[in-house]
Amino acid sequence: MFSQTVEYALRAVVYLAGEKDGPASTAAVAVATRVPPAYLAKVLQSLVKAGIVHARRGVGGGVALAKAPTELTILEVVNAVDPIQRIKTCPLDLASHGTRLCPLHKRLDAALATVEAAFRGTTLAEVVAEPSRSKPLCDVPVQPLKVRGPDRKQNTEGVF
Amino acid sequence: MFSQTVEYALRAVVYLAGEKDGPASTAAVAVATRVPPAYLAKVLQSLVKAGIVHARRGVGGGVALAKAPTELTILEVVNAVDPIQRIKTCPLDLASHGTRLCPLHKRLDAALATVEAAFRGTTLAEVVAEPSRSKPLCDVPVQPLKVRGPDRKQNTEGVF
DNA sequence: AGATATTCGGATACACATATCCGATTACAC
DNA sequence: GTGTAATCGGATATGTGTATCCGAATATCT
Repeated sequence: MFSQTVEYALRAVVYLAGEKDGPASTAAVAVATRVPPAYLAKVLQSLVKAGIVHARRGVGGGVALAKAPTELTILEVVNAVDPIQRIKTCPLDLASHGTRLCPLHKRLDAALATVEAAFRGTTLAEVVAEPSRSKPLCDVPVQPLKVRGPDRKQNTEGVF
Repeated sequence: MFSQTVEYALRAVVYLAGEKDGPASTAAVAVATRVPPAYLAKVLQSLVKAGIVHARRGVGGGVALAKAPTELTILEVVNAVDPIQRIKTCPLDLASHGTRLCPLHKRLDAALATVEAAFRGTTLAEVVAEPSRSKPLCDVPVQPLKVRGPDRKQNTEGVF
């Protein structure tokens, strides 16, 4: 239902919301959130373009939230990487009755609307501050995830 | 958000709900719903496997609803072709806190739950009977669909 | 200025959803 | 039985989301 990319983006911003002091490198975020590093870089680029996170290059650089967690909604993050497409016109190519939707698509769009509303009404701050036993990232990296070797490219068979 | 396949499946069952007399051939359904005929056949097969529609081969055969529209919910149709995946465990591989979800995923799953509930609570009969100007299939094939040019890229948005 | 750490952005590979095609199978009509 | 209409099911294309890699650009530190 929600794409993998959305999941990754949300994990990243949740993690960044907890990093108060200075930017975090994408590699650090990747380890903490267990997102494939190379792909996370792409996702973060989308978030940068959307103005949600701010990136700084060079030594000591990294990415950080551009807004306060209290001002950042889940909807903004979702829409930055995989926008929720509301049903505005009839999906059948002939737009015979203008903006009016048939009963079927009216209901589908209503479902989308509830999701959109729920996401719009939830800020990152609420997520990270929620009084719960479980940390927002599902208590992630107690042990630093044993960095796999230099770089095992997975050509299972045959030498290189 | 919802896959193309879901859209096709819903169009098909809505159409079949209006076909009271005898089965309709997949070709007929394809024309009426404007779904690619070859692909619709696959979608219908899924619905057959799920016991939602009944198929009869041979002359005069075709597909028909297996249940009364009053007994068939949108959720059943959706789950037959592209099941709504509720978030039951932490998406991070380490299932450290069993069934308890972190605040983030609790909210995502809550959104899924509302969609699921909305779909479970809507029967096909309600959709086709809705007092509305627009017919459920967005008044489909008054004229037999003037074959658009060479082949238009249809429906630029993946979703509906 | 040079070395280093880091993001940026394009090229590429891979997997899966979407879509098409065709022969096999089944059922009815004659 | 034979012919015909229709689904069934596998093989195959195509497109898009997912994921990887690497060089270029940029900023900091010595």
